[in-house]
Amino acid sequence: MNDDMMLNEKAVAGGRSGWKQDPAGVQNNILAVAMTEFAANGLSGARIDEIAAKTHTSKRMIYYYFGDKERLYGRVLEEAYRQVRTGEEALELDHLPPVEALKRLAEFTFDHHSRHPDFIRLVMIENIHHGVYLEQSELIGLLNVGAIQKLEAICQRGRADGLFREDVSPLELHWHISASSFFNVSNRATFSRIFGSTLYTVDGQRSLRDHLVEMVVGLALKPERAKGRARGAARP
Amino acid sequence: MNDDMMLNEKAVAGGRSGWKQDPAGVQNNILAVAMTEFAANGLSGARIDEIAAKTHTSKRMIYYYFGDKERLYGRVLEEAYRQVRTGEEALELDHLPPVEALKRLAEFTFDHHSRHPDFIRLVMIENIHHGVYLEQSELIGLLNVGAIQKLEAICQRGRADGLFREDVSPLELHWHISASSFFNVSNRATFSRIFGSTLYTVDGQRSLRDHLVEMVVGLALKPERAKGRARGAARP
DNA sequence: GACGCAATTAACTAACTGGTACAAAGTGTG
DNA sequence: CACACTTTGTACCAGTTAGTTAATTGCGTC
Repeated sequence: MNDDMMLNEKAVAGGRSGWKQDPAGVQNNILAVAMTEFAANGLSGARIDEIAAKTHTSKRMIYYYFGDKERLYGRVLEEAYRQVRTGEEALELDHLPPVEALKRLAEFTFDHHSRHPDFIRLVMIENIHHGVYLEQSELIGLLNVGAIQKLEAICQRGRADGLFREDVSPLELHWHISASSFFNVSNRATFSRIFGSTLYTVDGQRSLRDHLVEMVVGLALKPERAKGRARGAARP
Repeated sequence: MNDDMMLNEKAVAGGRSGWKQDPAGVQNNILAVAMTEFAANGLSGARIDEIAAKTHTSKRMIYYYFGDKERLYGRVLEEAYRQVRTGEEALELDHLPPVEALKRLAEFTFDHHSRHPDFIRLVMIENIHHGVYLEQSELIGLLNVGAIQKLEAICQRGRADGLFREDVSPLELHWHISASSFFNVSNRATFSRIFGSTLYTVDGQRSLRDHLVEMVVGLALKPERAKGRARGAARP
C-alpha cells in the first residue's frame, strides 16, 4: 500500500485538450469531492453521478479507480482519518508539565474537531452503519493506535509526579474529551434549533471549551492534589 | 392535533378474514416499524417497501396515512421525541437537595439515553440532515421547552443556597450532560472498534457515568463550596 | 514515428424505488 | 338491508441510480 495521496491541488487532469497523465491527482480529486458529498449526504444519500459531475473527471474514472460506491466510501473514510490524525501529530506536549499538557490536549481536541466538521460527519455516518467500513480498514486501525499515546504519556508523567489519580484511565480521559468535542460538532444542528445558538457563539464556545478543560483536569487530578479538591469530605 | 397514539400493541388489523377498523392502531404499527427502519438505515437508506413488508398492513396504507416518505420520517421523529420526553417526565427531583438532584438528573440522562438507542440514532440522522425536519415540527419545539426546566429549577435552588456558581448556566450543564450521554450511544460502534470495548462493559459504563456525575457536580459547585475544590489557588 | 497500454469519454442498461390507479371488500348507520 | 364512506390489496409506472460496454484518445518508449 504505497498510495501516498495528499489531496494536493494539482488534481486537475480535466483540461479537454492536452491532458496530463496524473492518476494520483485524479484519484485525489475524486476522493476530495467524494468526501464532501458523503459527508453532506451520507453513504446512501450521496449520488455517484453528483460526485462525478463535481469532479474534474468522469464517472467512469470513479469505477476505474475505486471499483464501486462502497469501496470509494471506505477510501474516503480512510483519507479523512489520515488527514485528521496527521493534523494531530503536530501537537508537541512532552516539554510541558502534565497538567498543562492535559489542558493543551483537551483544548486542541476541542478546536481540532471544530475545524473538521466533515470528518465528524463521516464518523457520524460510519456509526450509523455500525462501523462496518471502518472495521474493514486496517489503515485506520494503525492510525488510531497513536491516538491516545500522547495522553498515555501525559498520564504516566502525571502519576509519576503523584498528581494524577490511578483510577482514571487515559482511555477514559480520552473518551470524555472526545465526547464533548465530538458532540459539539455533531449535534450542533439539533441542539441549536431546540435550545438556541447561545452556546455556538464565540463566547459560548469558549465557555464550553474552558469548562471542558476544567472538568477533565479536575477528573484527572488526585483529590488532595487538585488545588484543594476533595471528594469525601472537605479536608485541606 | 389530537393524535394521541401511544404505539400500543393492539396494532394488528391484518387478519385476512374479519378485520377491525383500527386506524390509530395501524398508524402506530407503521410508525413503530418505520422508526426501527429509519433508525437502522437513515432517511435515504430506509426503504418504503421494506417498512411496508414488516408492517401488518400494506405500502398503500403508508401513503394513505402519511403522504410520503419524508412526512413519515417527520412523524417518526416526533414520535421518538415524544416517547423519550414522556419517559423523562417521571423523574421527580424537587424533594432532593440541589446537589443530589443534579447527580440524579445526570445519572438518569446517561441511563435513559443508553436505553433508547433508536432515538439517539434518529437524532444522529437528523443532524446529518442539519435538523431541517426537526425544525418543521412545532410539536418538538413544545416538547423541548420542558427539557431543561428541571435543571433550571435545580440551579435556582442551588444558587439560592449559595452552593452553585453563577457563571455556569443550566443550559451549559445540560449540554455537558447531553454530550457525554449522547456520545456514549452514538459513537459506540467506532469507539469500541478502535479502542476496544472496555468502556462498554458494565464496569466501564458505571465508571463513565460516575465520573460524568463527578465532573458535572464539580462544574456546578462554587470553588469554595465544592468540598475544597478551588480553581485559583488552594484556599479552603 | 508507430505501437502497446494507460487513461478517458459517452451512451447504455438493468434493477430499484418512491409513488399511484383502481377496484374490491368491510363498516356502520339510517 | 342498502348506501356512503373507510380501508385494503394488486398491479403498475416513471424517474432514478449504480454499474457496464465498447470505442477513443493521448502518452511514453523503442
